[in-house]
Amino acid sequence: MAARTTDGNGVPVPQRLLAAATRLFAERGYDRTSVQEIVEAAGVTKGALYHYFGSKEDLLQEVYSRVLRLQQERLDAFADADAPVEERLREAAADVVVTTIDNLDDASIFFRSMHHLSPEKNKQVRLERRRYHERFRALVEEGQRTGVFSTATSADLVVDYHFGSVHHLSTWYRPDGPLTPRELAEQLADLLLRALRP
Amino acid sequence: MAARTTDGNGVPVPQRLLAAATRLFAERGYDRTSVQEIVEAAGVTKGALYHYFGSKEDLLQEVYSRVLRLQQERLDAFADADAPVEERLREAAADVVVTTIDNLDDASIFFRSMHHLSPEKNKQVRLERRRYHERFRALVEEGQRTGVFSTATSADLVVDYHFGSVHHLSTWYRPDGPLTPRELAEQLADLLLRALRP
Amino acid sequence: MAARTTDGNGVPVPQRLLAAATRLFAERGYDRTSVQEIVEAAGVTKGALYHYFGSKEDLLQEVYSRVLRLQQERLDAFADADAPVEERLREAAADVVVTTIDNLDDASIFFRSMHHLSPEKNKQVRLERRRYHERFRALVEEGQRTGVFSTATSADLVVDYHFGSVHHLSTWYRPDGPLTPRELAEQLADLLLRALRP
Amino acid sequence: MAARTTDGNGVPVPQRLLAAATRLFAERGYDRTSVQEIVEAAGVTKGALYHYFGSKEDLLQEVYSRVLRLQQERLDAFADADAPVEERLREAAADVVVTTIDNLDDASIFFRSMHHLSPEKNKQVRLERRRYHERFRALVEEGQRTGVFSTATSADLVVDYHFGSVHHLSTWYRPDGPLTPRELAEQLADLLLRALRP
DNA sequence: AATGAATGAGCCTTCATTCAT
DNA sequence: GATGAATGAAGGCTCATTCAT
Repeated sequence: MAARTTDGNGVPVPQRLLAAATRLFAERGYDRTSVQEIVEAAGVTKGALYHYFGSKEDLLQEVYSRVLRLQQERLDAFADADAPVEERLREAAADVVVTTIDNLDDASIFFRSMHHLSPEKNKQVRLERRRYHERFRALVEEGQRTGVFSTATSADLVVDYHFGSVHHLSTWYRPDGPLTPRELAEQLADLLLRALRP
Repeated sequence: MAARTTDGNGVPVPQRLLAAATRLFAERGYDRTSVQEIVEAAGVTKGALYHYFGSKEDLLQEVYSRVLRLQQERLDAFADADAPVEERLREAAADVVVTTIDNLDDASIFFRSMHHLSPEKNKQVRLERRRYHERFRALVEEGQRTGVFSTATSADLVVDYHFGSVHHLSTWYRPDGPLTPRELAEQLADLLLRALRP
Repeated sequence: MAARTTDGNGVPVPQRLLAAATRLFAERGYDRTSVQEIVEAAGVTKGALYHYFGSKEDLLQEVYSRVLRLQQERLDAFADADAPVEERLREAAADVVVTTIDNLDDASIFFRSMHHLSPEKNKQVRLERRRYHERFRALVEEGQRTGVFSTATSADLVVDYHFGSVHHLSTWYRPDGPLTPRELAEQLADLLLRALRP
Repeated sequence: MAARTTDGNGVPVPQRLLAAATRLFAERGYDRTSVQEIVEAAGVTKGALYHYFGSKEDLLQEVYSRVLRLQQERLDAFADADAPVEERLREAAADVVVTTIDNLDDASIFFRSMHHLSPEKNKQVRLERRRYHERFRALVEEGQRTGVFSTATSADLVVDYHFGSVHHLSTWYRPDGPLTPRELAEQLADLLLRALRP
């Protein structure tokens, strides 16, 4: 609205800051990114940053909130769909891979910089993550209860196993690899489903 | 031997420094650990640290080298054993879980701080990791070739899937969980083997 | 203008820093002067120094640039004057002595600390010095061409001879000597002119 | 004598240290040369250095003493020769140029690092320099007294003028210049003598 | 809404010197 | 004669944050 909060291309200052911070945090890590670099990349001054964000840490938390919100929404949609549980799980398991690849910056920040948050903020983020984990686990349990999935391994462990791999994508995924993100996602979902065969 | 290189409990200075650094890096991250804190924890002065290590970064690399060496040795032993391939893979897959839990500090440093290494050192570490990955992959491929494992998923992907989970153990493993490290390891190895069933 | 950039006596912070650095560099040498000492002498904090100067070395270069600019301006004025060449050379040769004595600090920094500059900056300073040397040499050559000065010695050598002495003034000049700066300057200019007699 | 004080090429340890220090001090300055670098260049260890020299500063003073001794001896020889005073002065003035060029390292150390000496050592070095200056001045005065040289400029000033140039040789002398050291020396001596013409 | 000068604490590293062996 | 591990003080520099404007 206010003329001064956007630049030529019309993106509001807070978004510009968030985008710059995301890219830089992923590129060189939270501690190695200076506030000065962020404001320069966003084309504003320090005063502006501290006008919109209380601290550098707040910026990090915003990055987290954004990605968590996105993933939770998508998971809820897949889980609530009207389809057999094995299909719903497969779709959800594949989707988290695709969206992780689409937001690889956020993902790498997430798992490398979470310990930089203050205890209380850390706690809040963990809570949100927990909710996400629970929803996914519920799907596995549903399948186990209905006999579609093996009960050899606890649902908790299965979920941690799958997410561990997904979270590590930022380490080993290569855009120039032989598979498209969607193909890769389907293969990983397939691995999960095969492991769950009774 | 030399009196000055050890303290009361007889541990040489370099080892003391390495142990202190490992603990602190895992506890609060590489960038958040000051050289001052390390030397205080080790009970020496800064000069002593720089007498043995060229830089703070060298200390980090030493931590990596040590854990990589250990894991490579163990993997080689399991892979070269005289047993059916599915047993060898199961043992290897379980063992890496147990040793990762035994050295959870090293593991969390590994995947959170590797990007702090200079390009040159990073490259060397990646090379050593690659060698480890290859050895493991060779096991999977052997099983696929001999028809014991499914070929639905490429061996590369299977290995990344398993190690992604293992490397993330430091995020989700809880010593007070319901399973002992060995039990947990067997369950994860089982998940892998089940996914590989033809 | 801004209240914070000056102190009680109204001198802006950058100037205060430059003045303090000049005095200290001359007093104890570049390497023996700590940034801490400079900011204390200027009555500011380290952060302020690094707000205005990129490094301690930049401070040194500023000192050089300032004195070089001053001397070049004066030389140009004398050389362009409307008078016989022997008078113009005499005036220029004497003036550089007087201004060197007036800025003895800068002079001693100049010839003792120039090798502390990075190659890049060193090159730039040498370039500026070269320009100064050339202008002076042109005067000598003009006199040689018109038969006023002897051609027994190359103009280049004559200039180096004179400036060598001038640059060393900080080593042997004593304010309590028998001659005033102006008298000393005239005697040295006279030595030069006498050496140039045909 | 002792077997251990020399290495393969038979140069005693103290000399090796002195040679290494001279080269390094000239190359990068006194403060920027570490004791570690000196002992490495000399092929010995720190303990050895501190066995022969009390401190890093002692090493610097030794460099000074050596060059001063050499120049004083040569000046005395030229001044005491049996020849007209203008010839003796010309020879001495030229010789100091040649020996300065031959020992450019020592010369540049001398005038860039003298202020690094402690007050008492500094005083001693200045005293030796003073003796050298006096001997040279006596030659000029002798010529002035006997009417061979002009008395327009005091002998003191003439000597400072000449030595200023000579000491600055390390700044502007280039081995690949158009003149050999001897030719350059003769030209500079000529400049001095021409300036002294009655 | 935004600026940018200034702070002050902290960081990694260097180094001359000592001393038990 | 000579070693080299260890000290302890200092050095240059960075940076998140504040605040008068």
